[in-house]
Amino acid sequence: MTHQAFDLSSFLPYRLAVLAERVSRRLAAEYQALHGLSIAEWRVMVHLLHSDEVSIRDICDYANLDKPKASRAVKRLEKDGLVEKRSGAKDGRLVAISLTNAGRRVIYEILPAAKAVEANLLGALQLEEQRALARTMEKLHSALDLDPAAKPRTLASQGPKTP
Amino acid sequence: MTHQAFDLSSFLPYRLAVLAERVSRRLAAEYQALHGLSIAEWRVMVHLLHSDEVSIRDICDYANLDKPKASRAVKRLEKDGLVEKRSGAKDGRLVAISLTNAGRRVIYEILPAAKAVEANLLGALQLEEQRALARTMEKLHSALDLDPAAKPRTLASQGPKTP
DNA sequence: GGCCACTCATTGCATCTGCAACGAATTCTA
DNA sequence: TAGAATTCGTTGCAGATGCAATGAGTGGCC
Repeated sequence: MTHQAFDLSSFLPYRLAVLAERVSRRLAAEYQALHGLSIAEWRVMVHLLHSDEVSIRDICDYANLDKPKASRAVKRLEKDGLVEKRSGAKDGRLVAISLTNAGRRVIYEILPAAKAVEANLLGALQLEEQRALARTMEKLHSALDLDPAAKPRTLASQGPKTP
Repeated sequence: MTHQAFDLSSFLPYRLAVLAERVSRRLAAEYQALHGLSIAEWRVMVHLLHSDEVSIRDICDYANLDKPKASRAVKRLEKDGLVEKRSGAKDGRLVAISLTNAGRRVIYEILPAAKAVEANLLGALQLEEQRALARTMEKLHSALDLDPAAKPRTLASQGPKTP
């Protein structure tokens, strides 16, 4: 009997962190095996997949990366020939990043494996549970939005279906 | 219209990672403000709170830390006088780690703030939602348990109420 | 008892991370 | 149109991280 009860294993922030880390590592095994990509690099590639001509800032907003991480991920991807980086056409500060053909090939190669990992997770849930989970995560985000001590949400933290 | 649709913002592993990171940072603000603790140090302290005379291995199992992280966290806590580290009594390989009075004071000081962060999150959910979230997270863990490519679960990844 | 296999904890090392500072480019303002 | 303020991307640097190797200690096996 302890003076003040507190069990890490039932503490929500801890449980979230542990689950997310386990899932992330499982997923990372896929794209590391395929092309030695890091999490940041994977996110950059995915973002490029559906919006061409992207700036570092866009990547930060969309893929929940800080500026140095995004910058370094892009640098490495460029070195490996998976993305192309030109100087911004209109605004000289921005860089215009886009997938090369090789990059497109790589990301299309990884995508099915990534989807399979997600499908395996979702397969453990009923459809209604999947929706409930999405709603619940959104509510937790909303609670943080109201908390001035929490970091503001980036664009990509927002749910997919909120217009 | 993209050739292959894939939206990061609706990808479960990504959404989990983003939410967990945001929650973790919010929580970390508390124990960093209070005593400059890192996540690893905070977890070690919490574990010590309810089980005295603990080895590094115990900490790894319970707090989901790898060995070097646990070892370094303990070293730092010892330097700051928050924990005590004696050589194992019975088994010479083990170390016996326990809270000092100063450590107990610090952790008791942080605990209410940590609970408040969790309460603020849980406050956004109905009670049934809270239970559903716990069940859902457990199911996702179970799915990973069956996946040979996933890292096995540590003790502390297990839910609190499974005997 | 003596050897081997194993566990425990720490340490080295290369890499990654986060933050803040910086230079370049642009926009605002008077 | 200057000059200040802001934004964008990169880089430096101190500290954290993950992995593998090491050394100390224990237990099994004959």
